[in-house]
Amino acid sequence: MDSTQLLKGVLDLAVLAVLAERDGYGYDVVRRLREAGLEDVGDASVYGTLRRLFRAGALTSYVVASDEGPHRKYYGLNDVGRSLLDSSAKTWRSFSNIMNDLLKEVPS
Amino acid sequence: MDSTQLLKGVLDLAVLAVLAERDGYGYDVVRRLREAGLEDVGDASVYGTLRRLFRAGALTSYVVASDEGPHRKYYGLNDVGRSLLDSSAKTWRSFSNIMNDLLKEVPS
DNA sequence: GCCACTATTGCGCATTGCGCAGTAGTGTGC
DNA sequence: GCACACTACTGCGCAATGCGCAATAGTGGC
Repeated sequence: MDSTQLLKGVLDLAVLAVLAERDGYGYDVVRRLREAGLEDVGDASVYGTLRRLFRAGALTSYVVASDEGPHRKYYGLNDVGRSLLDSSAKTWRSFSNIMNDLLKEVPS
Repeated sequence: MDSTQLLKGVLDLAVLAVLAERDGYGYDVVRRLREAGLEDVGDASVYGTLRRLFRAGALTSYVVASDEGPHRKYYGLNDVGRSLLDSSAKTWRSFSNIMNDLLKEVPS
């Protein structure tokens, strides 16, 4: 199974969860997701997700100059984003319970 | 969040898990998945998945006449399918752990 | 000056689930 | 006998989304 396909529909949730902890810019979010265990996320996917969530009105955005490179475009959750995170987390949990139940006969 | 997108990449696993329990034909697999909680799976998705898995060599297939309607094309796991199920289940479990960990700060 | 690292954007592709239409067999009610 | 519902499968085209790759650009070390 390709973990790429597993990410579909979950990357939004993962990005929201990371941003809930603390605001972040694209490059940083990629790093934090990889540290969390999603080692194979492509940077383009994350940037795309951030732009999509922003366009959907779930994120705030502000640019900050950096001492160690180009400017950084920070993103943070607003109310829409927080409630999206909550409802998506619910959907995920229920979905993952269904799957784990389906797999209960499959040995680890 | 759309549960449709969550299914991406997981439907294969769900179908394999259902078939591991017992052989089944398309219509039947749809029913069993819906009973398991995946209420929104489209029938076309399941038929497509079965064909894809069969083409990939993970399933056996045999046609059985039926008393209550058209013939039924049964599918069952072969060795390839079983090992695909095992490895996919592993991937899923590790992935779902990562997500649950990311979401540990998000209240239920 | 060249290279590595940081940081973002845009383009086109591949995968895959879905809606919908079509085909077809069986049994029920009128 | 005919419309209808349920069973059962196939094919077509669409939409969403993650990815690879190239391009652009700033900073600092050698």
